[in-house]
Amino acid sequence: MEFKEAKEQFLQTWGALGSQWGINKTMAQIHALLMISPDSLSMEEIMEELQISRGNASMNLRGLIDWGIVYKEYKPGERREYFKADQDVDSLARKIAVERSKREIQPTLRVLEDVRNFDENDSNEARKFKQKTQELYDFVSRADTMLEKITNQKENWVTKTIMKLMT
Amino acid sequence: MEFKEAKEQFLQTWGALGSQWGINKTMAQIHALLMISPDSLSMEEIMEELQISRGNASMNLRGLIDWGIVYKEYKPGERREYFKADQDVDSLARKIAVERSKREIQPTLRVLEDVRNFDENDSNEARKFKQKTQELYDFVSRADTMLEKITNQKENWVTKTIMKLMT
DNA sequence: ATAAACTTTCACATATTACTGAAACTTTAA
DNA sequence: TTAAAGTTTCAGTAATATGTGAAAGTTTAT
Repeated sequence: MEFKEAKEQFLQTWGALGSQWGINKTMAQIHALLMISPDSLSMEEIMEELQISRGNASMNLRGLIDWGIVYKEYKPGERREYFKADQDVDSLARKIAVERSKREIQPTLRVLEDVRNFDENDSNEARKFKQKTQELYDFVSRADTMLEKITNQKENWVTKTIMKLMT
Repeated sequence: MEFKEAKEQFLQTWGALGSQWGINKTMAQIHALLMISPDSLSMEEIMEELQISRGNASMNLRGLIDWGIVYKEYKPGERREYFKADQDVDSLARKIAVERSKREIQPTLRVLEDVRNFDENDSNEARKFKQKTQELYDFVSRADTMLEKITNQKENWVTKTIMKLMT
């Protein structure tokens, strides 16, 4: 396999993976591209490499910056902005975990809490509903706590956690 | 809030959550519906409750059965098939984790492995690429191992894992 | 073997989501 | 303060993913 081809496949695969996880394809691809680039890239270069429009590049770069996993970089003497991905895979994963908790787990917990306070109604159906939503609430909050514990380890969190689990 | 309304909101939220995690909305909703139903439901009942077509119901039920989180149930004297969700939240989460590893993590690892064997080419770019894909490979396989360790605990895995992490 | 009762499939329709490109906006240097 | 260089926004379009419904397929009881 040629280098160019390998790179192409990597970008493709990473994009597809993103889709499966609710991250849009282009955003995942831009991130992948920045991750494997030795130097930071300008928006022009990103557009060129991935064959995407300015608007698309701009939106998705902003998204990545919001996630805290891509930074702007200003080169001295240059007006243009350059973009650079967080280089540390552990820190990347940690940031994603924290953000997803904030954006998805917390709101879900809020709904689960809400939904249990319906006007009492002693049907079988209502009782089962109350029970299951309670169980889900408990599970999700325990999972969230676990994620927090894992990610609070400053670095190499996956490895460290495996170590702890080895006991 | 009325019970009916609470139920409605729960089904909606669970569906939306599914989308964010790459599970289609209807599939997530059917699962949610079955989870909170005291009795197993026929396809007719599911169609009625969620206002979906026969084809859609059939496809998504099959999907859920493939994931191993919904079962068919045959009632004596009845020809119709009934569907029932796995009632244990821990086991549900465990099955999902195992399936996602099989369906997504393993294939990703294979690609990452492949992609590193490009014809040698000693550019800066190629070296960086090799390094990053290696790092990703290591990370993903460590994460997968962790998931495996967590899920191999037969039950209450989230709680047990938190306990271990408490040290 | 047949037909009633039910389930699955699949070509087409719909809905959702992502992308484009041009106009509007912002920043910087002179 | 202007204009060059760049970035963002957004209405319209394209691509993708989901859903429909009728026809084909299955199963079961007789």
